[in-house]
Amino acid sequence: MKIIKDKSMTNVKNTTGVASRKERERQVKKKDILKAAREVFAQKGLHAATLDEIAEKAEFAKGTLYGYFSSKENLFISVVEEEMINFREKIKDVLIQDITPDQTIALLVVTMLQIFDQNIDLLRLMNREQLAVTTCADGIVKSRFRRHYQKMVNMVSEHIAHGIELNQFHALNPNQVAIAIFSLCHGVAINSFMNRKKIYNTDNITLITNLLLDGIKTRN
Amino acid sequence: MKIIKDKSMTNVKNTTGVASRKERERQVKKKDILKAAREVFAQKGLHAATLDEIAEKAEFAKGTLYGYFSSKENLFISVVEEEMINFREKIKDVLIQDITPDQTIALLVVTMLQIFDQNIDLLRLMNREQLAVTTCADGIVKSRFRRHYQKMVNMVSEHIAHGIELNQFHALNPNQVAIAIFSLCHGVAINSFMNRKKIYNTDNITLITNLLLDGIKTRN
Amino acid sequence: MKIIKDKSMTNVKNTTGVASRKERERQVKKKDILKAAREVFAQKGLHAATLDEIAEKAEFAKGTLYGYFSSKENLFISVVEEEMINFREKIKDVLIQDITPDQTIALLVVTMLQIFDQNIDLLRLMNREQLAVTTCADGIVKSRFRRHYQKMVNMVSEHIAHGIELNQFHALNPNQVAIAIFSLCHGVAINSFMNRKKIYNTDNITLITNLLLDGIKTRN
Amino acid sequence: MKIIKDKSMTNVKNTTGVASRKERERQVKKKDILKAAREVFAQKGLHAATLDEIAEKAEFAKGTLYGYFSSKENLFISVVEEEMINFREKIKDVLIQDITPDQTIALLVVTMLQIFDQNIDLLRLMNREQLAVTTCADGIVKSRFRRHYQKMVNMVSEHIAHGIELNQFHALNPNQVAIAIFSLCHGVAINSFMNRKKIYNTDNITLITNLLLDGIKTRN
DNA sequence: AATGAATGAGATTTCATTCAT
DNA sequence: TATGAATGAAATCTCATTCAT
Repeated sequence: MKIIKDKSMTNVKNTTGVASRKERERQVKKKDILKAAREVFAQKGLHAATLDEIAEKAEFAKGTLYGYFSSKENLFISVVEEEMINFREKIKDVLIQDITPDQTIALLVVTMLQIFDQNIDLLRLMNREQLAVTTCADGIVKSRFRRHYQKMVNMVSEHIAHGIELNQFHALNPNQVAIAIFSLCHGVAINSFMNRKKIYNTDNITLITNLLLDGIKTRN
Repeated sequence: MKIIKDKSMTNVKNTTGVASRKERERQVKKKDILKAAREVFAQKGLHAATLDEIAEKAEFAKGTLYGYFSSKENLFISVVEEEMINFREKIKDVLIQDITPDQTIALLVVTMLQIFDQNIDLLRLMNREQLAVTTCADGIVKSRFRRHYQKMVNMVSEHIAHGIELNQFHALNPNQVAIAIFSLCHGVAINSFMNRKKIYNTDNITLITNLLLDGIKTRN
Repeated sequence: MKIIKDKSMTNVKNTTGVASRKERERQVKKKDILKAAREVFAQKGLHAATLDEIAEKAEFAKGTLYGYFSSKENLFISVVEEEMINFREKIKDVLIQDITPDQTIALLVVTMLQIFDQNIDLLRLMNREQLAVTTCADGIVKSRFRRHYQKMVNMVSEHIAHGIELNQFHALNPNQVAIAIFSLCHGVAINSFMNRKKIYNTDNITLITNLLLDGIKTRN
Repeated sequence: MKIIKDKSMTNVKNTTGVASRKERERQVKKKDILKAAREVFAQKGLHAATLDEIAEKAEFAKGTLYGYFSSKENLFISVVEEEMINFREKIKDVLIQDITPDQTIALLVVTMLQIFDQNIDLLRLMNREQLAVTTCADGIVKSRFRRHYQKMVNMVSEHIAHGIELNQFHALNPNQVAIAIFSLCHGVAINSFMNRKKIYNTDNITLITNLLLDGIKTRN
């Protein structure tokens, strides 16, 4: 595997500590490529996507991509990892807020639907490639992705546990509950997308929140 | 696209209305190919799977597959459709039983986890290729798959609606609730699979059922 | 690395023990490809040769070559190894004859020049790729080629040693003398080839033989 | 083919006839590039070598090479020609000495083995690319290289002829004898190299010298 | 003069599909 | 019907060369 020197690690920064113009331009171009790649991978999946299409969308020659990413698979991994990190950051922003556990849940649902709404590629990538990554890539990559996912689940899981401690939530397995939250948001989002409806709408939010908090069964 | 004559529709049946030996043999072979294809598609996805591998697994020569399916894509579609029909049949079996609405929900959850446990390929196909089908294939195919899925959701949806009428369920959108049930089972199953744990286990069943019926919030 | 099943190892032979017609045809085609490859590799070398050119010369589609050889490098190795084996066989034929040591030397020289004359590709391959093979290919291949070469040298070396025992040859290092014989024939052949002269001619034979046996220095 | 102006031919020399500092620096850099190129070409051959590797080894950017050589092929030719000229110079130094013909032969052998020992790249280049040059390059280049080689052979050849006149050497074809000397030294050197032994050692020198002068056959 | 990012032609390799047997 | 060799289009990737800075 060819090694792409990460130019930002070398002395391209000038004495003021600010990245040089060249370096900034390089980063912009890298972002452009990642953006194009994300769109194509989201639509076609890892294997059906072609570098031709990505290159055309990024408005670069095919060979140029190899100056930024050492292989198609590497580009793919970069795309997915970037998405996961962004996703996690946004989830984290919710969790650090000082609100009650059930407010947290409600805010989580809102946020996730918002993210999927604004970044439909993420929704599609998560749906299509969740297993692709863990299947095709080498062991190191595999475990890296698992760790990303696990961390995200853990963050939510801790809040659930906290809610249980406060006796505000039932004593369910916190980890499983966290997974349930992700699954619900993801499933509902996919469904809206496939029916060409807006993902981020009051109905979706209300439904998931109510269902999660109170279940479907009435009590007398 | 080459048209494969479906021999069962032509005069291969003898006058007694029973399929001829040849025709029965043909159906057996077709099943074998579909089985091999399902395994490979589930593991590799539509594009990464090769006819070579499928043919080898089916113990036929590659060219032979074309006597049964007009193209790789067609074979893929057949696989997915067969899976969806089987899935729907099993869901239907649950729904025709004469039990209370919340018993129905509980049984649905049990059944889905059981299906995924026994047919891990289905889980993987649904996860990886849900959108692949709707993306790559032509419009007619696309809508056919949507109809399958919609029917399945509708079947469950009706039962939810019935429960609401009986005032046993909250007045949530029945269609959305149905989707939520599928999403929860699917999400939890995927998670167990990725952690190399058994999908069909008491913990999973209890959790999903409790969460669905009662939500996570305690009441005083 | 894809494995090419060697069909001659399977049960394609009929009951009479004779290779089936298909198998024979396959071998003929394989020979055709090897022949085309030899010519192109000899002229261009491993890297400058292209599969396009080889395929065209062999009158097959490019992809077809991969049904016979798993890669360009593998094809190259097959070519070189085949040549080395043929070369060794012919040398062996000389050495098993019951003649005096210096007659053996003379016959060796004649034979080598004849071989190079009839198979100019061999001459060129040995010249260009002697190191290429030992450099680029993996360890196993490397040592296999070394063994071929060493065996050839050893065979001649033994005869030199025998001549020394009989006091017909000076007590020089037999192994080195063998190498000297090869070098002389090869060098002279290369030179004739580059000057567009015939390799196998009386002058070349006489010169090498006389020089080898008697040296260049006169005695009084 | 782009023409690289050879600055030393233009008015960059100052009025004193001494090359300017700039010009001297330029020549130093050119040498550095040639050195790096020689190493890489020797190891990989013309086609497998990359400008990237050469540039890195020379510690210049890839594009900079084009300020000194108009193309990869041109750089290669410069490398080989430089080597041939150096080689010829050293051979010439031997031949101008006032010693007996057989002393000359002995010294030639010593010198050649020494050269190969000190410049393993030359040995490898001669072995791998002897024909490459005459094959790939245009006619003019081809004949230039032939002329180099022929001159070298001729120089030695004349001395052999002189030895024959003096009745110190057998009346063999002097030209062919010269070729034989080169071949023997080259062949033995290659063999030592491939066996990871030192090229310049007493055994090699003694063997070649003895064999060349006296042949392998004993006399009574 | 020096740089190295960008280019795009061209290389190897894969694989769905065809077709003669 | 079954076969699997042959095909060739299309994919990934490399790298000599150019060119704006």
